[in-house]
Amino acid sequence: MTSGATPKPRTRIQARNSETILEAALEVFSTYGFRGATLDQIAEVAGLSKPNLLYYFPSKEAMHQALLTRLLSTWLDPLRDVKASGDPVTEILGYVRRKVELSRDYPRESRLFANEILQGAPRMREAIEGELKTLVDEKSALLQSWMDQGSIARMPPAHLIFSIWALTQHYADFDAQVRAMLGPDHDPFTEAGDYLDTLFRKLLAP
Amino acid sequence: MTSGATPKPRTRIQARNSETILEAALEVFSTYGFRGATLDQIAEVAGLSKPNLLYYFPSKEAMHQALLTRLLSTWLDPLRDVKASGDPVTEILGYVRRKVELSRDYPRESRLFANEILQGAPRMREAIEGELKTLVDEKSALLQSWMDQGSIARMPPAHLIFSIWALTQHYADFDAQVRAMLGPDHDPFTEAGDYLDTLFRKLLAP
DNA sequence: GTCTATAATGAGATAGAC
DNA sequence: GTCTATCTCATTATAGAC
Repeated sequence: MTSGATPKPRTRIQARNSETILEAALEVFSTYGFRGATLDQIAEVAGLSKPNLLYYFPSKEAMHQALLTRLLSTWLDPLRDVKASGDPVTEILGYVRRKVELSRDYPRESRLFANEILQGAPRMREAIEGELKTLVDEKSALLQSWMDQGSIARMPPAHLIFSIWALTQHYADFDAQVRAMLGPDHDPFTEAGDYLDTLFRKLLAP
Repeated sequence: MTSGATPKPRTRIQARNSETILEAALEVFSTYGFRGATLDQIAEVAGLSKPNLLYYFPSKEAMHQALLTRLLSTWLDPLRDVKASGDPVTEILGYVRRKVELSRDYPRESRLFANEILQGAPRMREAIEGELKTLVDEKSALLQSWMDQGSIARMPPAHLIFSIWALTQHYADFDAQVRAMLGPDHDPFTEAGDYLDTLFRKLLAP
C-alpha cells in the first residue's frame, strides 16, 4: 500500500523532516511569494539538500499547498469561536484580540495568506468561495441579529468583519512599514491590542 | 550628450512606448510581485518584443524602480493635503475619502506597494524611512495637537494613520477576497466609502 | 533516507540584421 | 527602433550511487 496524499508522516523521522521543511517553506514563501521563492532558499533554511526536499514533497507546488491547507483552519478558528450565546460586544472584542494575537504570533502565516489574495487567490479560490464565504455569511447573519436587537450599532456586517481583518492583519503584513514609522522603542502589537480594543468599543456602541 | 536616467522620453514615440511598457509592467508586477513577474509576460501585455522592452529600460529592475518612484508621490499627496488650517474632522474624513478613491481608481498601484512592503520593503526602505517617516511624524504632531485642543478623541496618532491605510487599502489589496464575500451584486468601493466615513466619524468624536 | 551529478526548462539580457 | 536568434545563468526536477 502506497502512501496517500502529499505529506507522508509514516515514521518519526519523516514527520520531523516534513515539519522542518514546511517551517522553512513558510519562512521563504511568506516573504517572496510562490514564484519568488526558490527551492535553494528553502533547502538552505531547512538545512537539507534540495533533492531531499523533493523526497518529502513531490513538488514546490505541493509544499505551498500543504502550507495553505494547514493555514486555513488556524485562520478561521477565531471567527468560528464567535458565539451567538455570548455578550455581543465581548464576543467581537474577543475576536479582535485573538486576531491581534495571531498577527503577533504567526506573522508569516498572515503574509503567506496576504500574498495569495494579492495575486487573486489562484491557489485558494475554492476555499475562499466555499468554506470562508459560508462562515462569513453565517457570522454576518449573527452580527445582523445583534444589530436588529440593538446590542451593537447598525452597520454592514460584512464590512465590520473586513475592518477586523484589515486592522489586525495590517500589523503583520505591513510590519516593515509599521516599525519604520514607530521607531525602535515601540511594541507595535501591544499598542495595536489596546488601540483596536478602544476603536471597536466606540464603533460598536449603539 | 547621452540621455540621463532610466526612462528616456526624448521623442514622442519614445515617451509613448515608455508609457506603454510601464503600464504593462504595473499590471504584471502588481499581480505577481517582482520576482514572480517575467519580461515575457510584460512584453505580451505591452504588445512589444522582449528586446524592445530592454531598449527602453536597461533591466527588469529598472522598470520596477521607475514604477515605485512614480508611485510614491501619488501615494503621499493625499496625506500632504491634510492641513492644519482646516477643520480637524473634515480634514481627516477628506483624507479617508481620497484614500478610498485611490484604492478604487489605482488598485494596481496599491498592490504593487503592498507586495513591496510585504517583502520587507527591500527596494523602498530608503523612501519609507526617509520621506514617508518625515511626513508621518509631521502629521502625527498635527493630529496630536488636535487631540490636545479637544477637537478629536485622544488616541495614538500613528495608529490612527495606520487605521486609515489599513482600512482603505484593504479594499484594493484584498479585492479578490472582498468580492468573493460580498457576491456580484455589491460595489465594494461605494459601500466602503460610506462605511468608513461613518466609522471614522464615530472614532474621532471626542 | 540522503547525497552528488545532471537533465530540462525558464528567464534576463545581448548580438546583429533589417 | 524593432525584430529574430542566441547566450548564459538560475531553477525545478530526476537519476542513480551510497
